[in-house]
Amino acid sequence: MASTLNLAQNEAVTYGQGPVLVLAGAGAGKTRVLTHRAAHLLQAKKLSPSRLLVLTFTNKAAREMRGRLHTLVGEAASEKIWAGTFHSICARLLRYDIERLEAGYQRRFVIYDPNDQEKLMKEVLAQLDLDATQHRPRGLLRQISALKNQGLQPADYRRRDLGFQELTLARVYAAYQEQLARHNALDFDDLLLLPLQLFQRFPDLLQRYQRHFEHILVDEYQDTNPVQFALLRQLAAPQQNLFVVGDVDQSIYSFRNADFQIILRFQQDFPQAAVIKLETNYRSTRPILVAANTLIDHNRERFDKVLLAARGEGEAIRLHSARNEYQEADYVLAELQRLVRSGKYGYGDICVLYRTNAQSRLFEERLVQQRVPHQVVGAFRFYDRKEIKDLMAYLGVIYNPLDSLNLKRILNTPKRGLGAKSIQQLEQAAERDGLSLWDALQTPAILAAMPKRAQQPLQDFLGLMQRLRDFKGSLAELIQALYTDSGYREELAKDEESFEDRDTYVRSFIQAAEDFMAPDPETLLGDFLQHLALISDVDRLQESGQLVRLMTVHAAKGLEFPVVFVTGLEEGVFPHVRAILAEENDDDGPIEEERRLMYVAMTRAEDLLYLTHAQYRMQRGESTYQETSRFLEEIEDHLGQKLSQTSVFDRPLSTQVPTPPAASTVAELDDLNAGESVYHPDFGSGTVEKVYISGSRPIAIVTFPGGFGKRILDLRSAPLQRL
DNA sequence: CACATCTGTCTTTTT
DNA sequence: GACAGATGTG
Repeated sequence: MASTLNLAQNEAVTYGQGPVLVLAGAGAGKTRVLTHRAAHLLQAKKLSPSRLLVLTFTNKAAREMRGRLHTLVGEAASEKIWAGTFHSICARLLRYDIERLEAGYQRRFVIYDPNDQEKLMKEVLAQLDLDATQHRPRGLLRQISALKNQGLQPADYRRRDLGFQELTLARVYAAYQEQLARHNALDFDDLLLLPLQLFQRFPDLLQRYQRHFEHILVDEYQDTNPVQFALLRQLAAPQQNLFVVGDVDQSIYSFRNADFQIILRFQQDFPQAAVIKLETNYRSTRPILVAANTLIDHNRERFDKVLLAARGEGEAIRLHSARNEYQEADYVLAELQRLVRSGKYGYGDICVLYRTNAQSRLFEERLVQQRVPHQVVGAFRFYDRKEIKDLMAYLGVIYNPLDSLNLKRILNTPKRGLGAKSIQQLEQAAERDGLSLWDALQTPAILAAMPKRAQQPLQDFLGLMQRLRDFKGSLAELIQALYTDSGYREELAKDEESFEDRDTYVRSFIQAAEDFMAPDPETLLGDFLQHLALISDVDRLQESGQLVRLMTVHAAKGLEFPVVFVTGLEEGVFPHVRAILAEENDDDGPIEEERRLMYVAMTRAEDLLYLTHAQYRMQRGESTYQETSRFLEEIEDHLGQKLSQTSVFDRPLSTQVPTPPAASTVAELDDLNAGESVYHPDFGSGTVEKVYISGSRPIAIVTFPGGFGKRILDLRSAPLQRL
C-alpha cells in the first residue's frame, strides 16, 4: 500500500499518475491544488482539454476554476474541459443517450425540483387512493430517494420480503417512477442513477466514456454519495487516473446521502492510491484555528489531523450573548457598522452565517433599516418567484409537452376561466383514452365534449401554444412574446401596486435568457431549462460589489471572508434539535455532523470571528428560553471571554423581570381589546389592532411605532403588559 | 369561478 | 410565523 505523504501544495499538484487522494484541511488550498493540477495536466502532460473531467460541488466552483484556468492555460483550453457538478455532467450525458433506456424517456426531458416532486407525489397518492395526511408526500419522497441511492429499482424492492408499510412504499415508488417517465421528467436522484443504468445496460457506452476521460479530478470528495462513487469508479476504471481532494471534517451533506466513509475507504477501493496530506492552513489566524481544532476534536469518527497556522497570531474570538434574537441582530449590525466605519473592512468583507434560512429574516430587516448594502444567499430565490416559475412552466411545456404538471399550472395562468372542474374533466378524458394531457388537448373529440364555456378559452390556449412552439427568434424574444401574448403581463398589470416589481423581475429573467450562452442554438432552450434547474444558491452570489453576505453555513462551504459572524449558537438551533433527538436515541452521527458544520462555519473566517447566541428566541410562534450551544462550551477556553460570565445572567426572563406567571397573563389579557395600549420589553409600547383566537391560540396583532412595525403575538407567551 | 379568510400543522441543511 | 388546504362569500 502506498504511503501517506506530507507534501507542499506544489508537490501535490505535480504528483505522479494513478489514484491520488489529497486530504486537506480547511484553508489549506484545496481549490488551488485542484486548479493547478488541471493546468499541470494540460500543459506539462499535454492532455487534450476535452479529455479532462473536473467534478465540483457547485457550478460556481466550476465556473471559477474555468476562470482561473483561463489565465493559466488560455481560454480555448479552459472552455473545452468538462467541468461541472455531478448533476450537470450527468444531465449532459443523458441528453445524448437517455432514449436507449426502455422506460420511455425522451431526449427532451425536464428536471423536477422538490416542489414538482411533491406535486407529482400528491397525484400519485390520489391515484392510489391513499390519504396524503396519513402518508406524507415528503416522507415518502425521502424514503424513495434512499431506495434509489441504494440502487434499488421499484421491481428490485418489491421482490424483497416486505411488511405492510413497505408494501405501500413499494406501490408508491413504482407509481411515482412511472409517472415521472410519463411526464418525461427526472428527479435529482434519477439524474445520477440513469447514467449508471445506461452504463450497466450498454457496456459500449461506458467504454466510450472511459476512453474519453483520461483524467478525472474531484473536489469536495467527502460529500460524494454512493451513486456518484459508483459512477466515478466506473469512469476511472481503466487508468484510474483519479485525483480527489477533500476533508473528512467538512462532510456536511449526509442528508443528501453523502457518505464520508467513501473518502475513508479510498485506499481500500484503490489499493494503488497515494495519499497526500496538506495540513497547513493559509486562511485563518491562530486563535480561530486553535478553537476550530479543539471543537472538531470532540468528534469520535474522524481522521486525526491538526491544522497548522501559516498565519500568525490574531484577534481573539468574540462572543456575544444577546437577550433575544432581535438584540442579537442589533449587535451584529452595530458591530459590522463599527468595523466598516473603522475603515479596516468593507461591507464585502463581512459574512453572517446561520444554521437555518428562517434566521435570515431579522438580520435582513435590520440591514434594510440601516441601509446597509447586502445580499441574502438562498432564502427566497429569484427563480422561486411565482411570476418566474409561471414563465418557466410555459417554457417547460414548449420544450416537453409531456410535462403535464407544468401544463396544468399554465392552463389557467393567466386566468382564462378554466377552473379546477374543467381541468379535472380534461384529465379524466386523457386518462380514459390513455393519452397525455397535451395529446388530449389536441384531440377534437375530447375538446368537443368539454362544457360550452370552456371551449373558447381552450381554443385560445391551444392557439397561443401553437404560436409559441413555432416561434422563430431568440430565447429572450420567445419569453417576451409569451409574457405579452399570453396575457400574463396584462394580468400582472391589474395589481398596480406590485406590477412594477414583478415586471422588473420578469425583465431581468428575460435578460438572463439573453445573456445565456449555449454551444448549440438547436439545444438552447433545453440547456437553459437545465441550467435553471441545476443552478444553486451560491451560484448567484454576486462577485462584485461591497455587500454584506448572509447565508446558511451549508451555503458557505468553500468560501472565505475576513470577518465572519456565526449566529444562533443555541441548543436546538445549532446544533439542530433533530441532531439532539438522534443523540438521545444513541445515534451520534447527526450531532457529529452538526459539529463538522460548526467547524466549517468557524474556518470560513480569516481575521475576525464572532460567535453569538440569544437567550430567548421565538420558535413556532412561541418565545422560548434557549440553552447555550454545547459547541460554545467545547471551545470555551479559546473564547475571548468566559462563557460562564455571560451565562450567569442567562436567567429565564420571569426571574429577572417581574412578569406575572403565564396563566395570569392570559387571564389578564384575555379581555384585551383593539385600541388598547400595551408594553413589550423588546418593542416598547404599542397599540392593539386586533385580538382573535387562531386554533387554540389567543393572538393579538399589535403595532409598535419605532421601526418594529406590526407584530403577531401569542398572548399565552408574549411578555406583554397592559399600559 | 375567483378571492378572502380561517384552521391546523409544523422542527434543517440542497444538487 | 409560514404554509397548505378547507371553507365561506360575492
